[in-house]
Amino acid sequence: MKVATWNVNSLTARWPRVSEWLTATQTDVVLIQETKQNDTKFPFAELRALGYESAHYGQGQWNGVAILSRVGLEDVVTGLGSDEEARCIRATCGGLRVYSCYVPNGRALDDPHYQYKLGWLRDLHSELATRDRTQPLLVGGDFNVAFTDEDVYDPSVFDGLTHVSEPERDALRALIDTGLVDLARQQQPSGPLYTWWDYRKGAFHRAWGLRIDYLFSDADTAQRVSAVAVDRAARKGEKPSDHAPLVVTLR
DNA sequence: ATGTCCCAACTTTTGGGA
Repeated sequence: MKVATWNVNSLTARWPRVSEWLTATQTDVVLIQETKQNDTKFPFAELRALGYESAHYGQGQWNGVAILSRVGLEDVVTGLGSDEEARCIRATCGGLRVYSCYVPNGRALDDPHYQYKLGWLRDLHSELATRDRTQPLLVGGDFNVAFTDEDVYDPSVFDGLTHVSEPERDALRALIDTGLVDLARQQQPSGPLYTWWDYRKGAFHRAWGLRIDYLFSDADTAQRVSAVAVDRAARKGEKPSDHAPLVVTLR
């Protein structure tokens, strides 16, 4: 079974790329962020024609998260704590409890949005810390945090900026410390595993990236992983998202 | 030129967000 997380930066703008990618890769479960749609615009019927059930938590212009599945999709839950934005959706697919998360950007260390981001990560921690440990779990999404300096192409560029601050990294560490495994790093302990490159300045071709998209699982599920890959081809070509899909293969 | 893209709107350009 293949599971991917992908921030598509508008499913409306990205539908040609997303539909082509689904057909080409036959990924079983896809965790999507930033649909930037409401439910009336979400392509439920088109996805069904491609063989996918889907659940969407949309907000219109901003945010929006979804789960696509070819292996069943049940027990959908949306939202997180008292958050009013569409940033979290979970469902059970093929025996796995899967999460699609779009963590707030934070904008700047002195911006109220940064405190919103840290609070959001605390709320996610609360939910994961009290989870049903008998259920296989896979938490994915755009976390907008680069966990270590190895996840940043040039740490000096990000000095004093969000995505690399200690409170953000501590929040990600706390999530992992509930008993989760960072699957990309399990497969590749060192070296770049970037998932996002700025549209500006030719960042992708200069390898100026960040690792800010993650797939986390419980320890037993992590033992089932046979491969993890960043699909960099999806970041190339016509009208790509600024994020590449992160894909895990489970035995 | 912050070497870009996406969205909404008092839309044919600007401002906000990432």
